[in-house]
Amino acid sequence: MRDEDLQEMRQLPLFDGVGAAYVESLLRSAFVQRFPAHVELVHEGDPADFLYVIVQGQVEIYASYRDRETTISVLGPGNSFIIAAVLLDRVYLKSARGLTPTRILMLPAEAVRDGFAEDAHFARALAVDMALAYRGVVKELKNQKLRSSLERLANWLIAEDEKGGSTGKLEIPYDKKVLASRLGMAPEVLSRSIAALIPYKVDIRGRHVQLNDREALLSLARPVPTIDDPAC
Amino acid sequence: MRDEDLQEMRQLPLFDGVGAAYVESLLRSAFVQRFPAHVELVHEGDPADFLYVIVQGQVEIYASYRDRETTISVLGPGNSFIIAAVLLDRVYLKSARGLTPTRILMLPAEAVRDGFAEDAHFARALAVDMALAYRGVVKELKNQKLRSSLERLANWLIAEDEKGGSTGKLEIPYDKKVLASRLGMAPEVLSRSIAALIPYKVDIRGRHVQLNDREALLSLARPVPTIDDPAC
DNA sequence: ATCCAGGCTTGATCAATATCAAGGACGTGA
DNA sequence: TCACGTCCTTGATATTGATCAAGCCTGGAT
Repeated sequence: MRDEDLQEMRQLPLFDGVGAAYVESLLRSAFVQRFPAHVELVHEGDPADFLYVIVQGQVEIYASYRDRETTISVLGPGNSFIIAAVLLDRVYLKSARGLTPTRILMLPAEAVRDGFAEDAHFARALAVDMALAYRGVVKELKNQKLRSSLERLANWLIAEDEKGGSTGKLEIPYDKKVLASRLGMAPEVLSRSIAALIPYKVDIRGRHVQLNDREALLSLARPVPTIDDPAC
Repeated sequence: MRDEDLQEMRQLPLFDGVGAAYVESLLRSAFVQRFPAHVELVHEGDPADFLYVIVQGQVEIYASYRDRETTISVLGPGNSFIIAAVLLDRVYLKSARGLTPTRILMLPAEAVRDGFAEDAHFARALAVDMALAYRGVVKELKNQKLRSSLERLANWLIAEDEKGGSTGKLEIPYDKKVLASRLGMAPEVLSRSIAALIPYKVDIRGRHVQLNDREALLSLARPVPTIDDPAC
């Protein structure tokens, strides 16, 4: 790994609170890899050889069954994925592909497992990361089982707006069909749901979104912390 | 805690591979509590004061939103719940209630968090438990997003049969309305799905189930390891 | 044995979502 | 600027699942 890469990797949230010397030794067995957009980084069912950490770009985590496919989440820089499979030395449950060109830090699974045993701070960082990811899926499962498509979209818009500082103005960060799959609906249903939000003063053109009546949208979406608050 | 209780608690899978002395010290701050059926053990949104481990009985993990409710899972002896909330010192994302009278080991959250830092073996045991739970939810999310109700029921029957040794004979371990909610459908839909399985030689009377044509059911259900294999 | 309550089933209907098909918008490259 | 391909939208229709309303069955209490 090049020096400037090393410099960058040390900053990753996964290494927060981990001793510099230990991070160094972990990174020695790791490498950074660039991938073009749309290539599959990880395939569901394969043994977990690496822990992946996104340095640059967007990664879609998805799963397939028969001829169907659904996206579980879309991750960005700083996020790691497939922690649980690496820790347990099992098979990946999800696949991953870049939505954009990506730069990815790849940590050999064995080094990660060893690290868990050898360095208590790293173990904690891994566990925290995993716990957050775990809670994320639980929230998503609740989102799926307890809400209609329209409610999911409305809540997604509010959450996305809050990420950007609640300006009422935001950009959908990927294709609408990816968003549809993330939200658990067919692309056609997303189109219609978007149209159904016009009375709530939601204005979506292409990827540009304007929320012109936050109150109205909130009364439809009714977000709750235990599903929607990322800090919860 | 009484001596015979202590004896029993030491056997819990959560303490697998953890030094006896350390288990002892953990248990000193813990206690075992009996609850009658149907009482709420944990309420979604409350701060995570305890890690719960089921000693006896069945516990339903569920979540609510507006006037809706869905069961996330049903746990039995040896299972722990709400690990992630305890580790992160955050709020519970799910509620829990006993479906039967229960005996529950309650470990104060702080002791668990301290334990994570102090004892590497316990840290590992916690992480493994959490990783397994995490993968469980991921599988469940895939189950929900990628399959129809009928497919979910068919796969549940096969999985449940395999748990019991693939005898083709099994008992539904709780009320059908709980099963319906677990599988993500209205009770009426479960009834109709059961009827729809008659051509596949599935015979359900009350809680007794007989699978008389495993091949036929398998061809409908099409289980895959990355959703259905608990060992995966 | 009888009665009752809760849980389950069944029927009828409605709402939500998926699917199929076609057309339209938009950005990119020639 | 034009042509093309991709993505998105719209319409029509089918399917799936939810809801409402009885009625039925069963198991436990009397």
